[in-house]
Amino acid sequence: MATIQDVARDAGVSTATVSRVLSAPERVAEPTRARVMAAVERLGYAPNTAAKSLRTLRTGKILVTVPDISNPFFSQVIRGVEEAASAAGYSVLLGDTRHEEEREEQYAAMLRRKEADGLIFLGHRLPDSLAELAAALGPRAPIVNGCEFSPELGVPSAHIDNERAAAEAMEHLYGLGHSRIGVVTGPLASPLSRDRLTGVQAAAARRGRWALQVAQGDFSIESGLEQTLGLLDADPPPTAVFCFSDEMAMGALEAIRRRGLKCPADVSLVGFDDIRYARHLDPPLTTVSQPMPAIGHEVVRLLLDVLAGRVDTVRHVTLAHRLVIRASTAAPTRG
Amino acid sequence: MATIQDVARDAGVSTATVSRVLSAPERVAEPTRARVMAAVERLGYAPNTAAKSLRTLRTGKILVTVPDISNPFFSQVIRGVEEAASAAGYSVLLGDTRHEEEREEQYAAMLRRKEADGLIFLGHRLPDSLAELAAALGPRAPIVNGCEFSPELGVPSAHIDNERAAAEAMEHLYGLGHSRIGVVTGPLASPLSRDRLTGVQAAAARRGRWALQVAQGDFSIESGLEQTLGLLDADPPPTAVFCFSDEMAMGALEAIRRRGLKCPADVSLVGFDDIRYARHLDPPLTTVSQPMPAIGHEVVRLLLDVLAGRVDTVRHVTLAHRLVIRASTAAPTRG
DNA sequence: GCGTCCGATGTAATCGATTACACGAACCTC
DNA sequence: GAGGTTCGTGTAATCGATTACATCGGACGC
Repeated sequence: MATIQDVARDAGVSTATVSRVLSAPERVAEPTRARVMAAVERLGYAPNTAAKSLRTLRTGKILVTVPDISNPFFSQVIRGVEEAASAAGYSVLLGDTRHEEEREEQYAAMLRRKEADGLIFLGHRLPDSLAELAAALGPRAPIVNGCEFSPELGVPSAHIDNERAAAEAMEHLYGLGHSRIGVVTGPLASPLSRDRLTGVQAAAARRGRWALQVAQGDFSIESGLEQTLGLLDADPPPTAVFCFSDEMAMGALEAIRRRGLKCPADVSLVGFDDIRYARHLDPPLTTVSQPMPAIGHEVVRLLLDVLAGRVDTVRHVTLAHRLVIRASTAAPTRG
Repeated sequence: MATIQDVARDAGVSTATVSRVLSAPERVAEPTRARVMAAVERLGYAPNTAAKSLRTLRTGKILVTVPDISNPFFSQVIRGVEEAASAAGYSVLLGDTRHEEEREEQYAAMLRRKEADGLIFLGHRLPDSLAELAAALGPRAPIVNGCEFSPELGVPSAHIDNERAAAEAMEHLYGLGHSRIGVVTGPLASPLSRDRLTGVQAAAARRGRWALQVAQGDFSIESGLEQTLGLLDADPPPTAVFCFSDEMAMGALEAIRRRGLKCPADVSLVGFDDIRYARHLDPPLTTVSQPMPAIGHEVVRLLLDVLAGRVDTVRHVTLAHRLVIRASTAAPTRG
């Protein structure tokens, strides 16, 4: 690999000039610049990142942590992150925390060690050591949250209005004439689940003549299956089920089939996220569509603003969701 | 952030000693070592990565490129990669190439610039510049391929035996009594698709009394839908369809429903990959199960062996696949 | 008691860039 | 034409680690 010294020698200038040609070309006279560029081309020179970042304290890397990269919801957000980051000249360091606090701390340490310029975390938990950092630096902490809204963390975030989205899903069901509605939430440790539950309860308070049946899942297909089986075994059973993720809704579909019921004839079903499979299920799933790529883009933008010092407050960006009505919801059959 | 100088001062030793305590503790006398460690703790010292990698020419990073991170097959492989890499003390730089050659080259440049110690690429295309590198360095090029087997690339790889796996899927269908079988391949530019097709044709040659109907898809749900519609419209239509990915099989399921047919009563269906949804479809999908996490682990191991100089040949590792028979396949109904 | 060797530690060069500061030339201005 | 700018470029310090080589003191052999 050619170094800046090689280029300088080849072009007959000092290393300072080479450096300037590359980072502040307007400060170099045209003929010199041309000579340097020619040398750069000839030698195939590219600046050594380690040296650069040692000197400048910038790495050009963004660390992104996610509880489970194989979850299609997260992997679509990540895709948006990668896209926006690479467009801005940053590269993405991926951390899969597997929902384990220990691994979250490991990645937090990478940020503290300055192995990345900033951290984007998808999920609800901010490691203690970073919470301190965020408290100390305020709006200038290079930490951004995606998908959740937890103002008490004190870090910027991009997410949808989970409360309203959940309320809309419920309104849709009430509007169709459902009154006995079962809900499968995510873990209530996550604000996102709590927000959605708040929205559900608000809608129920306005419209529901019947108590809600609420079960807690963990966003997995299996938990959707299990919790929905429980809901369907109630007497009387719900005529509609609202799951806080599409994966759980897939499990719910299976539960409905197992009980010998039909969706939507016997039980209507609403999911959340609109992952790529939602529209291809049988029946196609009514669900709350989240703009995953846009969330990814937005968290990157928030982070870049912090890194560029363009901020003085902690910003929370709410992106638009959309209730997508497909064939899994219908009016309840009177019986 | 504390530097090695701070630690040295605090412990009353030279920086050389601090460095040795951290990387070759046996060369330092016990009392000194203890004093240094105490200082390290007290100051919360962690070596600066940039400085370290500038000096040692190692980054501790593995670059992983993937055509589409939001594809659950790849995201599960990535998960395995991340797991194995972080267990070995490496971190993962993620590159989503979106099937675009230009982006592949961009990431290739990162490797050439030594921003990562090695590259793992999932997919079939090795950028030209890296092909040169691989040719020049032979088995010591820090480049590994996952999922595909292309000996002509000259880089190590981990994958299943696609040809045999596909043949087994066909044997399963022939064994059930099917003779008119439709196949939806992936893009034939990828060796993986060609290998599977070879297996399919070999099985057909042994067992098929009827010509195969082969359609080419692109692994997407939509292409599975479209190509299967085409196959079903043939006269006579196939009684079974084999798709080279589970996502295409999801599309195929939809095609079968659209034509008013039942799976498996009218048409049996076999997929490939065994992504997390395969078992939860209606009907649960018979498919060739690939060990995605194991592929991820294995490519990392191959790369680490190269990085450690523990190799003198280009190794190709074949991992075990498994035909998982579920309810989407059954004997054809005579008539 | 002297020379040798070894283990523990320190000194300082080095990796490859960036950038504050210095310098000289050319060009104005009055 | 003396003094002041501006412009283009070079000199050299610096970032924070690693490591070859030097040094020193003590143990050991004869």
